[in-house]
Amino acid sequence: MILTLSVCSPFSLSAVVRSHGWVRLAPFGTDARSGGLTRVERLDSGRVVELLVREAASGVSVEVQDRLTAAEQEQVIAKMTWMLGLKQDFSAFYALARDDPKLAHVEERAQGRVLRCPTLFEDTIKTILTTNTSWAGTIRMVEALVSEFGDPSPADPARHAFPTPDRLASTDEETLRSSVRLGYRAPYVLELARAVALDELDLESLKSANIPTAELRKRLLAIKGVGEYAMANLLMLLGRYDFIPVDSWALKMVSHEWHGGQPVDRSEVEAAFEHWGMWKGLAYWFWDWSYTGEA
DNA sequence: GGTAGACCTGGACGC
DNA sequence: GCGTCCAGGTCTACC
Repeated sequence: MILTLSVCSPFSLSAVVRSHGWVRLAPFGTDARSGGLTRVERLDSGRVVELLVREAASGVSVEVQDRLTAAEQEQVIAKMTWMLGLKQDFSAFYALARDDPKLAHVEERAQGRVLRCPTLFEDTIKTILTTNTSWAGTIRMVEALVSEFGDPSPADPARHAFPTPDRLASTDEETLRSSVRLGYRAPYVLELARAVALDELDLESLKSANIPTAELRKRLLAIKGVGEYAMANLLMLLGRYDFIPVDSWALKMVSHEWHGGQPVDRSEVEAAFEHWGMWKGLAYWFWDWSYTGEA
C-alpha cells in the first residue's frame, strides 16, 4: 500500500537525505532502483515493516509491502513526518540567507531539514557512536548494534529494525564491548537504554517540550556520553539551532575559511557564526565551505 | 572554570 | 604479520 504525505514547501527529499550521514546508518538505506529512502521500522503493534519513501507531486509517498491497520498507518505517517521534518518551515532562515553569498543556495535547494530518526533515543545512541571515532567506525558500530539486537524484517531477515530500549537494556556491558565492539561507549549506551526502558528518562517528550534551549541543553548534557558536540548535534535534530556541533572538522573548516589555516578553537567557530543568532547551527551546517582539504 | 590524562578502535605506517 | 602511532569527543580528577 502507498501513503501520501503533504509537505511544507519548499521541500526536497534528496536534500533531506543528503543533509548528513544518517542515511548510511542502519536501518536507513537507499533503494538502488528508485533512488528512494528506505527504512526498516518496528511499529508499536510489534510488526516490522520495510518503508520506501519517494518524492511525489504533492509531497512524499511511502510504500509499504504489507496492508497496515489504521493505527499502523497513522504511526507510519507520524514517524515519517518527524523523520523528514515535513512540517518544518524555514522561511525566516531563507529570508536572512538570501543576503549571504555563502548561503544564498539554501532556499533554491530547499535545504534546512536534517534527516532524523523516529525516536530521540535512536538519534542519541547514534550521536554517541559518532564521537571519538571515524565515520567508518560509526557505521560499523551501528550496523552491529542493529543486526545483533534489532527485530528482523520478515521480508528480508538480513535487515533489522533499530533495537528498542527494552531490548538493549536487557543486554550487558561485556556483550556491547566484545560482540558489538562499542569500546568505552558501551556503558553509556547501556545506561541510556536502561534509563529509557525504566521510564527514568523520557527522551521523546523533549521533541515537543516547550522549554528554552538552555534548559534543553542542560538535560541533554546530563546524559552520559553526551558532551558539547553531541548536545549541539541533538539540538539541531530537535530543530534548535542556537549551538554549533564543533568537532575536528569544524575547527579545520573555520581555520581555512577565516584564519589562513592557523589553528582555531571552539570559541572562534562560534564567533564566526554568532551573528546568525537562533539560526547559527543551520548557517554553519549548510555553509558553502571553500576549503576542500586538497593541496 | 580550566586542563591533563585515560578511555577504545581501526587505519596507516614502518619494519 | 607484528608493533607503534594517531585521530576522533567525553569523562573524571585535580588545580
